[in-house]
Amino acid sequence: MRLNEKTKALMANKLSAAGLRVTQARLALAHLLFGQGDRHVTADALREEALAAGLKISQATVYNTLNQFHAAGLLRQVQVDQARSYFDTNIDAHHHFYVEEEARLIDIAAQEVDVARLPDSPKGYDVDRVEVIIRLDKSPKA
Amino acid sequence: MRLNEKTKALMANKLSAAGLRVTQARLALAHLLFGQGDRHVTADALREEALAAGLKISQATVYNTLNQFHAAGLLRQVQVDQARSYFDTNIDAHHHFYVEEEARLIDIAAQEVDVARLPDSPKGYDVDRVEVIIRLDKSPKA
DNA sequence: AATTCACTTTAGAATCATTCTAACCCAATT
DNA sequence: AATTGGGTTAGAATGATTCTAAAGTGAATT
Repeated sequence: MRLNEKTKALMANKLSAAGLRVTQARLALAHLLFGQGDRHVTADALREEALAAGLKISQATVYNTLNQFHAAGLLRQVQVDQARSYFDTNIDAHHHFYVEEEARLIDIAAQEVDVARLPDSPKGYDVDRVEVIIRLDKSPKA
Repeated sequence: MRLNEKTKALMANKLSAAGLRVTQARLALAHLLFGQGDRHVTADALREEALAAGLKISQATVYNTLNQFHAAGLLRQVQVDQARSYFDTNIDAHHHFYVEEEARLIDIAAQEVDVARLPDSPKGYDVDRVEVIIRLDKSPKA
């Protein structure tokens, strides 16, 4: 994969802004993650994609990088399945459909859901984030 | 641990009603799970508790039993942490606070949350369940 | 351009929750 | 009390993720 210069500069910017050193691996993964629209990836899927694109990158680096991007606020981690973690390139407040049968996440824009009333948090705790997950099943064939 | 006869009969009933054969292991775990109020347990925590109560029960059986109870609709599985699954003895519609720092789940009664508007499901899919998870942080010390 | 130093990347081992296997056990039925 | 089919078990296997410690690389400095 050849990163075009414009995208590369954008990604380098993004990394620096997040306080991460600009390295080959991070640039390449950032390109895969952020070069297209919003995405939901698992570590393994990203690894496959990187290899398919001709990158030489280890599994450990994929994990490290995803964790660093997450810690830096560039990614959000979504926990809907006991088996694996998803990383979401959309870090704005929003929600998800999840189709378990297909291990597939679908974004729901924040304004599509109206959570009108929330309980008070227990004393001594503050709300970090409100997540709405709508679990879907395939409709039975008519 | 000695199960009193009344509780034992209740649990045996519950198991039969769910279509599960009444066995020693299931009775004992059902007693731990359902003999007190609503609970959130991990497989490992339940194992510890069983051993502490003097039960001789294998890890495999704890996992099998939790999965069977879940499949039978006696338990709900809650996925909020990448590391482990929680099983919730409260199977009515309700929501959760989650304190990641303490790996602790707290129930929120369904009527405490008002989800006023939901998006349409994608074509071909039906809503199975709507989960609201409120992630909490400890308040900073004043 | 070479040096340095701290941060990165890596292969492979280690960890940890969970599931599987195949043998043994027990609850229900005859 | 024998049969049978599920239940339970120890231990191995699996699979995602993390760790280790060694080798590489980016940024700053000479």
